[in-house]
Amino acid sequence: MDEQPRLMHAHAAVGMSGHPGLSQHIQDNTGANDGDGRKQDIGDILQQIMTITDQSLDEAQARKHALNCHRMKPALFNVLCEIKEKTVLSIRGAQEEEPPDAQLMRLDNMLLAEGVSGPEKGGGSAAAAAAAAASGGVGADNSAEHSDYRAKLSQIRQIYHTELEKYEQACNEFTTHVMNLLREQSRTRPISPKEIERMVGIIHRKFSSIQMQLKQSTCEAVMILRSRFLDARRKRRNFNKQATEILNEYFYSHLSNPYPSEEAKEELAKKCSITVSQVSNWFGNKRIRYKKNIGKFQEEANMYAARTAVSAASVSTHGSQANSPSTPNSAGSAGSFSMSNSGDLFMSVQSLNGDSYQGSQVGANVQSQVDTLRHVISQTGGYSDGLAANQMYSPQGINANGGWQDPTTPSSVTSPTEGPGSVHSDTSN
DNA sequence: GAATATGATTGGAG
DNA sequence: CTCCAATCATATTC
Repeated sequence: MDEQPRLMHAHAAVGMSGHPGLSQHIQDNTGANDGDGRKQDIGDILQQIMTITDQSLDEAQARKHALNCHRMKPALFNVLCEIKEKTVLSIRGAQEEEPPDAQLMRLDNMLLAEGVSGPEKGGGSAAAAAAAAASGGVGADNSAEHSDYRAKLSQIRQIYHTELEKYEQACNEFTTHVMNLLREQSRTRPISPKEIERMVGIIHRKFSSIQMQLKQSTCEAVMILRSRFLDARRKRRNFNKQATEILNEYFYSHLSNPYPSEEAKEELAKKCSITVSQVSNWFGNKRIRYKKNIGKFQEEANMYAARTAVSAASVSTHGSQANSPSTPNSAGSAGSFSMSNSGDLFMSVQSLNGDSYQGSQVGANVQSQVDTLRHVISQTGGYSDGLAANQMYSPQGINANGGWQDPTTPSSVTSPTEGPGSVHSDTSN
């Protein structure tokens, strides 16, 4: 901003010392004929104009006034007008265009969406609520954090608005200042309203580019806030025990094909009060981690399988032994795979029939139900001993490639599979 | 505080 | 789109 005066100073200096010959020449022609006198006049005027910036304000004002009253002024003014006529065309050609900035629009939209630039009430909290919903949190425990988030957001909002106001005010002030200046200058040089308009436009553009920076940094702040408060990854919470159990139950009871259908996922999501995508995530993680280290999950597998088997057993003993719908796949596939693999398997067998389940809640139950279990298994898979019975909880579903056996292959059981879904879920509902 | 568990994300394949 | 695999970031356990 202080560039201009400096530039003018430089210019004046050039006028003075850069071309001493010229002023010299002008000055040398003093007191000749009339034409020479006029020349000297003009030289004087020009000199005064050039040195005007070197003078003090009062001095300059006085000089300016003197110049304004000078008899040559109208003539010079006319010359300036003529020059202006010619240059104004090129100026007009220079501007034009300037489409609405896409970047600015994006920022505006985002700020509006985040409730920063929208209406005061509702905007922020609505956005926060939307964000909360999007984050897929359970909701109950993080309301406090949401209020924290809202507080921070409104803080950002407040800063944004005060800054924006400041900028607007500064813009207006500067605009009126420039307009006054131009008006003032219009006495000595021709200034068209269009020019003023253009100048105002330039100022506004400058200020809006500053505003854009403000908007950008506000957006950044909001993003950081969001990621800190709402990024689910950052505030990972373990699912509650019940949810994990439900998911595990489903997983191990569909071990041969642990791919819940969309409906099954929804069902599970509802039961666990998590989102469907969380269910998907869980199954994705579970499959991969189970496959990676089957041994590690063996005990867990046994536990859940036993549990489902027990419930199946109780169902079957209660009459409708319509072949234990809760473990369709595992039971089915158990029949189709020979006991080929893994010592883990035998270990687990041991533990099932031994007393290593004492600690588990279902341990006693399992022990007491072993016979029923055998019975059920023998009905569904045709096994006659406990060892074989346990096989159903082994990882037979995984094929040599590490992928899960296709449930539709003939080796898998056919009937109860019907979509690894909802049968199990249905039973408990 | 390191080790481990776990939910979420990312990037590639199909 | 789903799934897998690797990875991240946090939670939990020891």
